[in-house]
Formats: sequence, C-alpha cells, structure tokens
Amino acid sequence: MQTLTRKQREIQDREQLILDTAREMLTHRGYLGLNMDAIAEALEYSKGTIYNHFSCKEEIILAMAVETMSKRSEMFDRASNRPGDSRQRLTGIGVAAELFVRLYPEHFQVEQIIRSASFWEKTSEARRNALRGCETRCMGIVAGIVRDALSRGDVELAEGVCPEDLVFGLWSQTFGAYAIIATSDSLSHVGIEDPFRSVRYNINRMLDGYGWRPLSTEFDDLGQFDAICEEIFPEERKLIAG
Amino acid sequence: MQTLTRKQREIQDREQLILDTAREMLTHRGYLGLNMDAIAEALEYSKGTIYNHFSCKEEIILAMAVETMSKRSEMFDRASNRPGDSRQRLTGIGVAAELFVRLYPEHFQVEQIIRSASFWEKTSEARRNALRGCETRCMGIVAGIVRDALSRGDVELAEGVCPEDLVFGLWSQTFGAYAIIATSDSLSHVGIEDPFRSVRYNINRMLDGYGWRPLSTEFDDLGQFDAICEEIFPEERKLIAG
DNA sequence: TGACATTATTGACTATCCGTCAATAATTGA
DNA sequence: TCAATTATTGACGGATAGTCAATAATGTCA
Repeated sequence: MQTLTRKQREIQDREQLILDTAREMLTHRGYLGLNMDAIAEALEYSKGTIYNHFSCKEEIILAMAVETMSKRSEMFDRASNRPGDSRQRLTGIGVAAELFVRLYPEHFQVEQIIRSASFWEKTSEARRNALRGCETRCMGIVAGIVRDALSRGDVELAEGVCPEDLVFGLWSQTFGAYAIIATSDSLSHVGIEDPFRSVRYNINRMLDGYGWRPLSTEFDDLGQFDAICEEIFPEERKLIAG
Repeated sequence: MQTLTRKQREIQDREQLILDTAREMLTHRGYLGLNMDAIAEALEYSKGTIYNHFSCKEEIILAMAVETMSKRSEMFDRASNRPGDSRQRLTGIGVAAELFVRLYPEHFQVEQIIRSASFWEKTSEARRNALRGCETRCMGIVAGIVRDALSRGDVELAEGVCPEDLVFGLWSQTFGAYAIIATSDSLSHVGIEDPFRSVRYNINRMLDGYGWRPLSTEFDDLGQFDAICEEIFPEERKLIAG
C-alpha cells in the first residue's frame, strides 16, 4: 500500500466533497436544484473535473444512495448484536430503521429517484453491486433474527411461509410508511397525528399476529422506543434531539 | 347543456388521446421517453397544440394520476359495497388494491414521480384537489369499514388508537410492497418467490394481531382471493388473466 | 535543475428538452 | 361573403447533461 501524494489525497477528498455538496443541494433545493453546473460552481471547479469523478449525474445519486444505505446496514448490524430476546432484538432493528430516516431525511428522495425506471442505464456495475450488497446485508440481518427466533421457539411459521415473507412484511410496512411520511406535507388531514408511532404500533400488531413471543400484551410496546434508542444509539439520538 | 360542435368534440377527444399516448410512452419507453416533443410527434400535432390542453408536463402526469386513482376509488367503492362480515369486506378492498396494481402497472411510476419534491409547483389547484379527493375517498371507504367493524364488535381498538392508524397500516403495507414489487426486477434473489401472496399473508397477520374477528385461523385466508376476485371484479379479472 | 512525459483541469461547444409567442390557418357568425 | 374569433404551428430562448481539444499542473529522470 503506497502512501498517496498530496495531489492524490486532494482528489480523494474532493470526491467526498462532491457528494456532500450534492446531498446538501438535494435537501435544500430539491431535485431540480441538483445539477452538474451548480455543483461545479459551488465547489469552484469546472464541470469537466466533476465528470472526472462521476461519469454521469446518476452515478452521483447512486453514490449518495450507497453512502446512506451502508450507514443503515451498520446501524442494523449494531442493533442486531444487542443482547435480549428475539423480539427485543427485532425492536432494536425497528429503532434503527426509524432513527435512520430521521437522521437522513433526504434518503427517501434519493431512494425514489433510484427506483424510477430508466435510472440505471448509464450507471456502473460496481456501484450497482455495492447498493445491492447493502440491501442483501440488511435483509440478511433481519432474516437472521427470524431464524434465530424460530430455533428458540419464540415463533413458528405456517407451512409454505418462509422467514423472508415475514421480513418482506416488515420491509414493505416501514418502507411504505416512511415514503408516505417523507413525501406528504402532513398526514393530519387524513386523521393520523403521529405516523411514526402508528408504524411502530402496526408492526407490533403484525408480529403479534405471527404469534411472536413475548406478545406485546406482555410488554410495553410503545414505551420502549426511547430506552432502546438511548441504549444502542446514544450518539445518533443526540443528533435528532434538536 | 349545449351540444358540442364537431370541432369541440374533436378537441375533447384529443385530450384523452394525449393522455393515452403519454401513458403508453411511460410504460414502454420510461420516464425519459416521455417528453412533449415525442407526444406531439406521435399524435402528429405541433407542440403548441399539446400545450393548449396541458400547461406543462407535470399537468399531464398529474392528469394520468387522477385517471388511475379515480379508477381505484371506484374499485374500492364496489368492493366495500359487497355483502359479508367486516373482515370479508376488508379482504375485498385488498383484492381491489391488488387487482388495480396488476391492471395499471405503470401507476407506480406515476405515483413515484408525483411524490418527488418540486413536482407540484407548476400544477393547477383543480387537478391537485381532484387527486387529493380520490385519496381521501379511498381512505374514507376503508376507515368506514373499520368503524363499521368497531360498532359490530368485530374488533376493538386500544386507548389512543384510532381507525386511521389501522388504515395507515394497510395503506403503508400495500403501498410499500407494491412500490418495491413494481420497481424491482425480481425479488427471488432475496428469497421471496410470490410477493403478492406474501403481502396478503402479512396483512392477515396484522389484522389477526388487531384481534379482528373472524381471525384468519377460522377461514382460508390465502384461498379466498380468486373467489372474491371473480365475484366482485369478473371483468377486470379477465384482463389480467393473460 | 531543467526538459520531457503524464495527468488534471478548463470551459466552449453540441444535443436535448421545456415552454413561449407571433404568424398563419381554420372556423364561426352575421 | 367576409370579418371576427379561435385553433394551430414551429422557430426560438433558456436550461442543463455531457464531450473534448486546448491548456495548466504535476511527476520523472538524467
């Protein structure tokens, strides 16, 4: 491993700088405010230099997605390693997921863009794989908890139902809810005052429906969020406190 | 009510033609293939004429959204009027929702676009209201079934939980799942072979978790889809049979 | 150190697409 | 029939993605 020259370090740092600038623009000026000329101007480099780092606009957006997704898989990992019964560990994952969307509110904008048709055409396989890797890792962590619960006898699955079906339920429930929350001005006009609380509650109902023990009648399903959050993510919790 | 001249009818018909063309382009050529020049060329009118109908590109997309959403609210309405116990009626709504995404696979592309930041700026209030109306109607239909179930004693809600919380659970679960399904090549790489079946199963688990009677242990929760589909939507069912 | 090779940077340029509007064509009504 | 009204046209302006030959900076080696 060769040490890098000053120039090489400069280039490497700039890559991160581009991503930070792009993220800031997406957050504050919306998708239309995120354009190559604006990034170049903000960084006081020419457009060509930006294109030396990323071959197209889509690559920048994909790189942002990889950054946040890998942060999320780290958080999932930390949550899954917490001691406790299987249902508590799963609750930890839920805490991680919620904390994540609150820490990175712009993530769902990015997710929305990368999920649109014809986004992928010009992107590199390396980055595509990096993103898929994060997705698979997150899925695997959660499926691992389910399998663990199965082997401990905390939950049973009916014939023809696999752990991934349950994980898909958690995934679609949280993904759908957070996407709706992130892209609506307010949900109070349809009668939902605290959508995050609502998500937690509904997920616990689903787990109860699966018969995952201990059932939420045996513990305080809504009250434990803050405690678990403080225990696993004290640093991150401070960040969203404001 | 004045009868329209030939010219006026021609103009009215063209509006629908524009929408059909736009929908076809979005489906087959993706978002980037949907542009005003292409629409004008396909219809053999000039761009200016298209702009006489819709003041901007966003208005066309929004009009497509209103079309499909109002179709969906019709389907919800038909489903909710079916006789049966409250849980069967809710299952009917589920059938309608699933049938809808299969009939209009491009709808989630549209939904994704209209949910992106800075989409709404140039759109007209009339169309925005039309869309919100459909949303509120759908929500209201489902919330109505929940309230009905409450009054019949089929389900009880804990202190501090309102019917809309439950509806939000169904909404986010299905929205999330269908969005993931519509924008992924395949889910078999994460171990989910039949995601639609998985959604139905998970929703029934959630309703069981709410204690909504009859519980799915008392009926065939997975087997009833085809029967209900045939009963309420025989025509639509033929369309997706191919 | 200085001359030459390599690498990085620049910004003018092309292409594409949204949206405008003055000129032109078609339709209507008296 | 002809003037007024309405509809249609497509060239044009402006914004932005992406290219590439010219130029500047950096690295290498006698």
